[in-house]
Amino acid sequence: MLHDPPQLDLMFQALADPARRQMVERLSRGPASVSQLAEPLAMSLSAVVQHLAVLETSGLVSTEKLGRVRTCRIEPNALRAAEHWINERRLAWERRLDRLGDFLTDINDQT
Amino acid sequence: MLHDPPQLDLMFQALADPARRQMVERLSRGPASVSQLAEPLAMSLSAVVQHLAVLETSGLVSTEKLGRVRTCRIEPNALRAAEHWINERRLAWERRLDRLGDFLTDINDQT
DNA sequence: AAAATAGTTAAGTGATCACTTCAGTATTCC
DNA sequence: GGAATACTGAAGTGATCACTTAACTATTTT
Repeated sequence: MLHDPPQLDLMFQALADPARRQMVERLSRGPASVSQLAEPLAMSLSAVVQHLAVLETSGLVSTEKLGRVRTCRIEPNALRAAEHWINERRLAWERRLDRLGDFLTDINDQT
Repeated sequence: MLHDPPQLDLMFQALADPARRQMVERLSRGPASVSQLAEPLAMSLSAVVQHLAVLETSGLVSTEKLGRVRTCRIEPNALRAAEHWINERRLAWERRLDRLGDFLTDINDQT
């Protein structure tokens, strides 16, 4: 449990960029082509393709090319992995606070 | 809803580094000093302090100095914000799949 | 077949990253 | 007071990032 998969590095790194988050947000509403992903973003198509590559190697997004159109979709399991890591840490902390609270009420009851 | 706070950039970026995740993991088990955070990491104290600064400006960790010791603790609300963003996107996608499933069974029933 | 569409690939650039070393500054211990 | 402890801050370095432009390929459309 000391080292978690490098996949987590890639996922959090992928989500760190606002353009990439916007792409994920768009894809959470349904599949889209590369140009559709690019449309709201103020950058070249080339840049978008590069962001897409980051999302794809992180596992957050998968794509499939049909004819000249590449269709992108979200990979919910990957999203779940990132969510899970955060959740575990938050819960560990909160459980700790609970135990601490119990302890404090216990020694308070002893007066 | 088009642009989310730059805080999210900072949080995901902070979590993208394995050393920083290890620090968060350590802190999820309880507060720690800078040297305690540094102990399992194969890098200089200076590097750890720099990582700590990243975690602190991201809002994920808060610190307090008493005497010559700086004590660090996790900030669960910040963790919750990152968790929430991911959760929303995953749910949006899954709800979409559900609706799609309903639609497909509907047109299937019409045969 | 020519033109438009959709994406791909490579090279370059300036900015940011993840460190390092080294030289400090407070505290606390002896 | 002097030594050890616990950081702190600045400067430097090589690697990676987020783009850009430009040239190219493959697929439709007309």
